[in-house]
Amino acid sequence: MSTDTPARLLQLLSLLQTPREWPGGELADRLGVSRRTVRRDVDRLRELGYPVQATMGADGGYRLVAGKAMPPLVLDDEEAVAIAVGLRAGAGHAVEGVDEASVRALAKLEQVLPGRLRHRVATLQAATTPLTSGDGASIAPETLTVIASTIAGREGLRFAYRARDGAESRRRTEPYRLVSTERRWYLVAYDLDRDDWRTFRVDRVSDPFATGARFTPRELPTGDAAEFLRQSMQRRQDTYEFEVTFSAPAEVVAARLPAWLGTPQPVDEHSCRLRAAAGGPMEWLAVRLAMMDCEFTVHEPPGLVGYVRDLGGRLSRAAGA
Amino acid sequence: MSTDTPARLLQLLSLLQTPREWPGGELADRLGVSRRTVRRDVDRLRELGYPVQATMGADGGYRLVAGKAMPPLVLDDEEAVAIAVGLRAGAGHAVEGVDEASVRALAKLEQVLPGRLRHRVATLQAATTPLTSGDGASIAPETLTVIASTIAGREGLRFAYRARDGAESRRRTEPYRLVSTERRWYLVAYDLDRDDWRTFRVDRVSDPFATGARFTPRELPTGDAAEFLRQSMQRRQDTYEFEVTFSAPAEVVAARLPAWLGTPQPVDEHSCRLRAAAGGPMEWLAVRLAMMDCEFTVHEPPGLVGYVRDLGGRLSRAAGA
DNA sequence: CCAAGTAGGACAGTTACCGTCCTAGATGTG
DNA sequence: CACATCTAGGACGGTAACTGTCCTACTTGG
Repeated sequence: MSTDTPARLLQLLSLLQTPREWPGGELADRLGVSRRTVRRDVDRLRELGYPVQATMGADGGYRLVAGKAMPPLVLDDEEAVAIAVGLRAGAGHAVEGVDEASVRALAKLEQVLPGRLRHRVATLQAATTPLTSGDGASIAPETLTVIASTIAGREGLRFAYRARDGAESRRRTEPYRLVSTERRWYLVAYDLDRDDWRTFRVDRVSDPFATGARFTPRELPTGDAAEFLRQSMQRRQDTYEFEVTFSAPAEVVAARLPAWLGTPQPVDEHSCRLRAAAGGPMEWLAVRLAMMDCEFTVHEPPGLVGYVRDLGGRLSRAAGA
Repeated sequence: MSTDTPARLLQLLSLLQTPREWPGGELADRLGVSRRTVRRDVDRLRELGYPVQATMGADGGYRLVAGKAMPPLVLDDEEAVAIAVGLRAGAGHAVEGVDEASVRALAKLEQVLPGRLRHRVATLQAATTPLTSGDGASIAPETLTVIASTIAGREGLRFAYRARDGAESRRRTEPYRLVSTERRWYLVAYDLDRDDWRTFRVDRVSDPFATGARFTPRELPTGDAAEFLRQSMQRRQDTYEFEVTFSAPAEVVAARLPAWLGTPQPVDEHSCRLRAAAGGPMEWLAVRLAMMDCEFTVHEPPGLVGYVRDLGGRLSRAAGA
C-alpha cells in the first residue's frame, strides 16, 4: 500500500518467496503499481543477485528460485515460531558440525522476534520435553543465545559457574567461541580474573548476561578454538571408550547410528563390533543402543554395562516380569 | 559499492541483524554514503515497521530490536544450512502444533537455498540418524516439502500410495492441508479419481510431484482439516489407550513428559498414574518411558507391555546378565 | 566541560522512478 | 493456424525522491 520503492521491493521479495507462480498482473495489483513497474522491479531484484525465474507464454509467471546467495527470508509469524522452536529443541542435541551456526541463527532470530511470538515460542517450548535424561546437564536455550550474542557483538560476558567439585564462582570473561562436541557445549573464553584462556561447560553456566563493554578479540594461542578445547579435554579426560557387539550386519547398524559415533567393523555376516570414544552423558548412549532394535552386547566400559543392566531391569520390572 | 537505494536498505537491514551495536559512522563507511543518509535510511526502516533502537551518547549506536512484525531474516550460508538441517531433523518428530508451519518454512527455505548449500545439507542430513525405530514409517523431508509447496502454490499433486493392505495405487489430488497428530503426518486432499475428500498417511506416500496444474481450492465439507482428520481416524481406530504407574511424584513425571501425552494423576506422594491415548509407533512410547529415569509399571495395552518386556530382556542380555 | 554519538531541519542539484505508449518473442488452446 | 496471454524491453516526459553539505539541539560517559 505504501508508495515507497524500497518498501515495495521488500514486499515483492516476500511475495515471490511463496512457492508458487505469480503472474505480473497479479503482482501489479497487489503492489498497487503498473505492470511495467513490476517488470522493472523484477529486473532490479535480478541485478541484486536474486534469481527470479520467469516462465513464458500463457499461464506463465514469476517465482524466486535458488541462486548464488541466500536472499533475505521473509517469514510469517507461524513460520518464525516454528523455526525458533525447532532450533531451541535442537540446541541441546544438535547435529555435529552445525551446532554453532544453529545457535547463531537462533540468536539472530530471537533478537528480532516480536513479543507476542516470544510468548508462543515459550509456551510451545514448555510443551516439549528436553531430551536430556535427568542428569541435570540440560541447557536453557537462552543461555546459549546470550553467549552467542556476546561473541558476535564482542561484548563482555559475566556468569556464575559451578565447577566440577561443586564450588560456585562468578566469572568475568571475553567470550571467544562456542564449541560443541559429543553432546556437550563448551565456551572458550578469556577469563579476565584468572588472566588466561579457559574452557567452560555451558551446562554449568548460570545467569549469563552481557556487560555491554566492547572489546577487541585477543588471539587464541592455539589458533583454533576446537583445538584448544581438545587439548584441555585431554588434560581432564572427560571421554570414555566403549565397545559393543551387535547381532546385525555392519551396514544395518551403520545406517541407524550417527556417523560421528564411528563405523562398526563386521565380525561375520550377521554381526559387527563398534569400538569408539564418546563423551557426554552415558545415559544417552544407553538409550541410543536400546533403540537399535537388534540384539547386542556391551563390553566396555563397566559404567555403561551397569547402566544398561539397570535400564533392562527397570523395563523388565515395568512389564511385570 | 555505490548501488541504488533499495539495495542499500537491504544491506543495512542485514548489517543491523548482527547482534551488536553499529555506530552511524561505521555504517556510513560500509554502505558508502554519508552519515546523514544513514540516519535517513534508519528513519525509513523505522517507518517500514522495523524498530531500530539507537542508544544515545558517546559509544552509542544502532541495532535492530524486536518489533511488531518479523523483518526479513538475512542469514549467512552456515546459518541457512543449520536451519535447514534442524528443520529436516525435526520434520519427522516435531513439536505438536508447529509442525505444519515448520514444513512450510522448510519448503520456503529450500526453494531459494543455493545449490552448494543444498549439498552440505544433504551431507549433514546423512550423518544424522532418523529417530524412527525401524518400522519403516520414516518420511523423507523432501516428501513433506513437495507436498507443502503444492499446497501453498495451489498446484495439483500426484503420488504413489501404499494402502493399509499393501495395495499400491497412483493418486491425482488437489492437496488441501498437512496435519500432524501424535507422531504421524497426514495429508488431507481431494482425490480427483475417487471424486471425494481423502486422508493419506504421508509415510505411505512415495514419489510425489507437482503436476503444475493450478486449481482453486474447494471447500472442505467439515470446515477444518484437523476435524476432518479426526473423524476419519475415528472410523479407522488408529490409536490405543495406555496406562502406566510411575514411582515418582506427579510433578516430576509431568515435567519430563510432553504435555500432549496427558497429565499424570497423583496416587500418593511418591507415585502417580498416567492414563491416556496415544497414536503412532508403540516403540516410541516404550523408549520414551525408558528415559524417565524412575521405576514404573505398564498396565495396558498388552502390546506395549510386551514391547517393554522385550526391550528389557534385550538390555539385560546386552549387559551380560 | 568536552568528546562522540543520535536527531533532524533547510536547501539545491541531481537522479531515479513511474506510467503510458510502443514492439517482439514464447507458449498453450480452440 | 490464429488468438489470447504471458514475459521482455525500448522511448519519453513529468514528477518525485534522494543525496550531500551545513546547520543546531540533545544525550551520555569520562
